[in-house]
Amino acid sequence: MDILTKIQEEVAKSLLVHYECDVDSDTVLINQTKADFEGDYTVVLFPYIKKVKRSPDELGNTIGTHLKESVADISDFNIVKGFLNVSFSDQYLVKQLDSISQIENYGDFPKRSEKVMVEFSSPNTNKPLHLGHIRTILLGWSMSKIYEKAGYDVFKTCIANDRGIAICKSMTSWKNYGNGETPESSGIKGDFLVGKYYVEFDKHLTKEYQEWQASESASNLFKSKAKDEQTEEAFFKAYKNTYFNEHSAIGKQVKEMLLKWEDGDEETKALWSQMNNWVYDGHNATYANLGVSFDKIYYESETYLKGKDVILEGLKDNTFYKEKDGSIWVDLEDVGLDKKIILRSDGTSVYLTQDLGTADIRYAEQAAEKMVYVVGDEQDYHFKVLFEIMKKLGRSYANGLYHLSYGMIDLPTGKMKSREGTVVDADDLVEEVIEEARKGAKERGEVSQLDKDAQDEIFRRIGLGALKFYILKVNPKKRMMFNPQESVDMQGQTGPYIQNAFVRISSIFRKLGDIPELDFSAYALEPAEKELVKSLLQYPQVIEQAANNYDPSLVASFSYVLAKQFHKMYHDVRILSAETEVAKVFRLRLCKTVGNVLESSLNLLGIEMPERM
RNA sequence: GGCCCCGUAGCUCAACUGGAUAGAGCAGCUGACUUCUAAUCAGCAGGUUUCAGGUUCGAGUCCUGACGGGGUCACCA
Repeated sequence: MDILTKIQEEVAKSLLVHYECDVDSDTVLINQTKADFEGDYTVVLFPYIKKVKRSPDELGNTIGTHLKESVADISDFNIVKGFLNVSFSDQYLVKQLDSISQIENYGDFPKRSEKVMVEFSSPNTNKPLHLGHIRTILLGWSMSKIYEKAGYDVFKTCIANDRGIAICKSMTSWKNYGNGETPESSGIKGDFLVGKYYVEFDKHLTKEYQEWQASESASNLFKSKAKDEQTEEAFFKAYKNTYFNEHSAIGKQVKEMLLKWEDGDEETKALWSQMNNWVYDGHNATYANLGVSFDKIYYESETYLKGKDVILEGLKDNTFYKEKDGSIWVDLEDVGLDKKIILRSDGTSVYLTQDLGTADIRYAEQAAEKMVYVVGDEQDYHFKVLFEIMKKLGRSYANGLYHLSYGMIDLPTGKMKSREGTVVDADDLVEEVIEEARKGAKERGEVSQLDKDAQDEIFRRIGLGALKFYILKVNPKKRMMFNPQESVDMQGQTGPYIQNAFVRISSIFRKLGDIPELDFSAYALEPAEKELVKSLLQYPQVIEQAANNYDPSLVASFSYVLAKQFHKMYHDVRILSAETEVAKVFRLRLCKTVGNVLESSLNLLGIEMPERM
């Protein structure tokens, strides 16, 4: 049994024996002792003071004495204002280190039967991936790693939003102005090429729209439809969508393209598939650069029709209802939401329709009890609605659905807007952080003897380590500020700071080789060593918490604290030239374990360790 | 306007889910490399946790209200 549970039980027992006060041992609150106080763990006594009508000191003494007698590994206790601090003996901590240092993959949980599906990235197929995608990709990847470590069977997935009006804009634009340009002919990466024509489309549309605004019919429209005090500019800005749908010539081309696609027109399908493949090649290169992959990619074009079957099913049992115009709706007012359309009057799918169908397909294929959607918080309402519908339909997996909602990324210059050209491309960013790592390493000169490939691999790991840690250290739910300069920082609370701790450890073992055999069970710990051992013991808890709270930032904080404590110890004590042989052997074993746990915990964030830097 | 989220040091973030004197990093100022890698360590300075009430032995954390920021309210995805 783990020692904290043991303490809880003994506290409860002590209260019962000495004061006839019956307390559930699970409710006994134990925290880590604050750094300024003596002790390792703290029992909070306040809840019992009133019940037993004793002073905090008397109560603390009784329980403390009981703990010291009944738990062999507790060496001492003290009481400060209602807090009972207990200390572990050195022998206990040394023994614990000895045992975890011998576990092959320390932190691994026993295999569970449950399967978890994690969906992330899920881009549109009409442009390159950008900084916003990087957050979902890193979060999704990290959650997958954390679940695996926690013993779950994990299935990583992505849904490619490969159909609809957006890709048709790129297609129309390419057909009109592209002159047959391809990634091969132009040397432009596929996703950027398709993105280029998407932007090109918007330029032409804007130009056409501006010319139209000068026409008589447009000014008549403004006079008759504009609200009081609305400026011409504001009015036409709001009207752009309607213009696209009702007046635009190239808008008409796009809509015809979409209809042809839906009719299965061969030429259109061929173009569609060609341009999508360009994008997939581009996206796959970006995923590979980031070191992530998926078990299966679902394509919206293949699943969107399936949603209609679900609609029919719900219509039959009156979960949904039909309006006079033929559109189909769901009423969620009983759970505090609104009425929501789920199938258009012309019988075609909306966004929700697809997600209903996709969820069913995926459950039928994978039977995952948990399904985590890593999607931005602007879609909070959408997912509330989706999950409620699944419950109403009586889906067995409905309660396992979870929206891991993450906040938007802001830049120091404001919000990212593709139209205003303030988007940060994922590829550019990755290249930049690696370049920054290269510069830093060149100055230090530690890796200059290595061959070029080995050096490049180190720069890649350091650069990506900086970027990934910078993003994952923030609680996912929070909106975050992305400062390009800070994202490539390599000092302080950063990925490279943690990698550096690992590199120092690797360096020791390059010089030494294997750890000599020696019994260190009676070793007396230095303060810095004690802190490290206590942190190491927490690792499994951190994994469990990160999994339960959907929060990789907990792992990031843990890694940082562990690295910080290691750097402190490295500074305070000598390792290879320790005072005694016992101290040396103990410290080596400690370093080895710290190195393993640092590597393992950064792996949960998708960060790799360099051997040198 | 309705609903949802957020507000902590100059800046970027923590705070074990209601516990002790709110902690880190960056930026600023000091100091430490002939030593296992200084991408490091030690120190100084920086706070009325947006504001006003309330609940509690105890509130950054829970409740009410105000102020400020963001999101969302499409037969777009």
